[in-house]
Amino acid sequence: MGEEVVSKNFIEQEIDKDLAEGVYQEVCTRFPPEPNGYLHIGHAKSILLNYGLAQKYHGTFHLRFDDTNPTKEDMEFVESIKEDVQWLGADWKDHLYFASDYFDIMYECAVKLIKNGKAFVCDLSAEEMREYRGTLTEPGKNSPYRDRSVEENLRLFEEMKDGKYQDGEKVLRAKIDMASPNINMRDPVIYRVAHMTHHNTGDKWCIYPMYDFAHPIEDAVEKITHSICTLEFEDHRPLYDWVVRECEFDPAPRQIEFSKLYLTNVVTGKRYIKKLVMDGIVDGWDDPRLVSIAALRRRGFTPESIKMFVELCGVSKSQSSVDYAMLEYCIREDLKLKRPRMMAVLDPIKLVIDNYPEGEMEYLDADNNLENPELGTRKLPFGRELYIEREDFMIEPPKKYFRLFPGNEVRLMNAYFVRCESYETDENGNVTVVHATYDPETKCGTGFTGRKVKGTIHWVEASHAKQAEVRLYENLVDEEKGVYNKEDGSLNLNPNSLEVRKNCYVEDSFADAKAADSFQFVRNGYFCIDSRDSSPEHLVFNRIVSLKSSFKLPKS
RNA sequence: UGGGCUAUCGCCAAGCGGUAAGGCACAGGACUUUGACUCCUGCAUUCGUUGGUUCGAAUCCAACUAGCCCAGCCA
Repeated sequence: MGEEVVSKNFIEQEIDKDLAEGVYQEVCTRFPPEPNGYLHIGHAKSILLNYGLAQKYHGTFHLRFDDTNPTKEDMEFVESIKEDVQWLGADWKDHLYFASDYFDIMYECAVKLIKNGKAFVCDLSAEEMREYRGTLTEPGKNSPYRDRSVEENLRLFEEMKDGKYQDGEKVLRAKIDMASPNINMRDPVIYRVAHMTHHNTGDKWCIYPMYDFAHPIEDAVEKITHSICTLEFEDHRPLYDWVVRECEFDPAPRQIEFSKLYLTNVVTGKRYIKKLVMDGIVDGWDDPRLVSIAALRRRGFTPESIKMFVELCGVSKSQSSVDYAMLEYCIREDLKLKRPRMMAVLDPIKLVIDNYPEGEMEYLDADNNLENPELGTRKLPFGRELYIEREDFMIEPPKKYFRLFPGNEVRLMNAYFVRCESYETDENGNVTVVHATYDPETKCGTGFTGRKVKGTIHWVEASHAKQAEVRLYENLVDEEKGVYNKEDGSLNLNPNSLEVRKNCYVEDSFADAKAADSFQFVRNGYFCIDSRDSSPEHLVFNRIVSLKSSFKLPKS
C-alpha cells in the first residue's frame, strides 16, 4: 500500500514555513461566520479547509460567531450554522466562541488606541465622511476632528458607550493615513453607535466594533495562528496587521487569503437565493435545488461527498468556477459501494408473463449491492404481472437498442430471461401492456449459460410494489445561458429544474426505509427519502444525482 | 486615470531554473445480471502576449494584455 503523494497547497506551505522559522509552535485555525444567513457549499470549503489544517498539524479548530453587527444577526442562524458545521464533521470540541464575548476587551483596545493617539472620535456624517475619504484615484483629506486631544477623545468615546449619542452621530476612527492608496487605511471607522438589542449581550452595549477592528482582536485573543479568509480581504490585511500591532498582541495571528469556491450552474448569491425563497420559486432555504448545506443534506448529499469535492477542488488564489459535474462525481463515488441498489420503476408500463402460472408467486434472492457483499441480500417477490420502465420497451426499436421489443429477449434483473411476444395499445396507439414469456431455465443464480442476452432491464412485481412519489431535480440554472442575465441582472432559471412523478413503483423492500435513507435505483440514479414530506404511507424520493449514460433514446 | 490580487488543457489544479503531475469532463476500446461501475487507451512540443537573461525559462527580469477585488457607520 503505497502512500499517496499529494502536494501541499500554498497555505500548507506557508504554515510549514512559519513552523520551521519558529514563528508559531502550533497551529490554531477558526471558522468565523456571521450569523446572518444559512451556510452554503462555499462555506463548506472554508470550514473543511480550516478544520483540515488544524487536524493535519495536530492543532486546534475554533468555531466563532462573528456577531459584531446586531442589525443583521439572529439566534436562528446561530443554531443552523452549528448544525451544518457539525454535520460536515468539523468538530470544534469546546472551542465555541462569540465575538460579542470579547466586547469588553475590544473596548479596552479602543481606549488604548485613543491613549496612544491612534484613534479619534469623529463627528462627520456618513455623507461627509465619504467626501473626505477621496476616491480610488484621489487621496482623501483629514477630518476636522482628527486632532482632538486624547482627553477629549476619551471623554467622547465613553459618552458614546454611555448612550449619549444617537446612531450615526459619532464614530471612533483609527488615525492612520488619509492619503493611503489603500482606502481601508484612510482613517477607517472602528466603532459605531447602534442602539439595538444584541442576541448575546442584550442591551449592555450601544456601540459596536467594526469588522476590521474586531476580527484581528478576536483572532489574537483566541491565539489563532493562521486566520484564513477569502480574497476580498486581501486589501484589509495591512489594517489587520495594524490593529494587532497597535493593540500590542503577541504572538500575532497571520491572515492568509484564498479564492472562494464558485460552482457552475447554481445560484450562490445570498441576495438571489433570498429572492427565490421569497418569490416561492423554491420551497425554502433547504430546497434541494439550492446549494445551501441544508439543501444538499435534504437532497441526499453526504458530508463525505462534500469533503471529497472540496479536496478535489483544491486551494489557490486564482478566481475559478468549478464544474458542477465534479460535485456529481463525488456523490456518485461516495454512494456507489455504500448504499443498496434497488429497483424502482419511474414511468411504469405493465409486463405480463403469459406462461407464468396465474396466482403463483415466488421469492428470488437478490444482492443489495453486487460490488459490496457486506450489504447482504434481500428477497424479491416475482409473479405473472410486473411493471417495467416505459422506455425499456419499443415497438420499432432504433439501431443498437437492446432492451425489449417484439421478438427480442432480455434479462429481467435478478430474475429470468423474458421474450416479448406481443403488446396492447389504447385508441391513441400508446402501449398499455407488454406480453412476454419467460424461460424457467434462465433463473438468476442457477449459473445458466445456455445463451446470452444483450440487455438487462429492471422491474417490480405489480401486486407487491409500493407506489411512491419521485422528484427529479435538475440544475436550477439554465445551463446554456449561465447563471445571470447580463442585460437586467435577473436569473436565467431552468423551467425543468423540478419534475415530480407521482405514480412510480418501488420494491416493497422500501417498507422500513427511513427519512434521509438513500439508495441507488438501477439505471435511474441515486435517490434519498425526503426528510420533510415523506411518510410511511406516502414515500417521497428526491433524486440526488442521475447515473451517467452513454445511450440516449432517440426523440420521437 | 490609484492600490491589491490573479493568469498552466473545456473545468479545477500541481509545478518554485533542468526540459508540462493528477482529477473532472470528453472520445475510443474491453468487460458486464445496471448501456452504470471497473479496466485499458487517447486528450497542453506548450504554460495570457511580446521581448530579455541563461547551456537551459511555465519558473528569473521588463513591458504589455485580460479578469477579479476595494471609495459601508456590512462582514
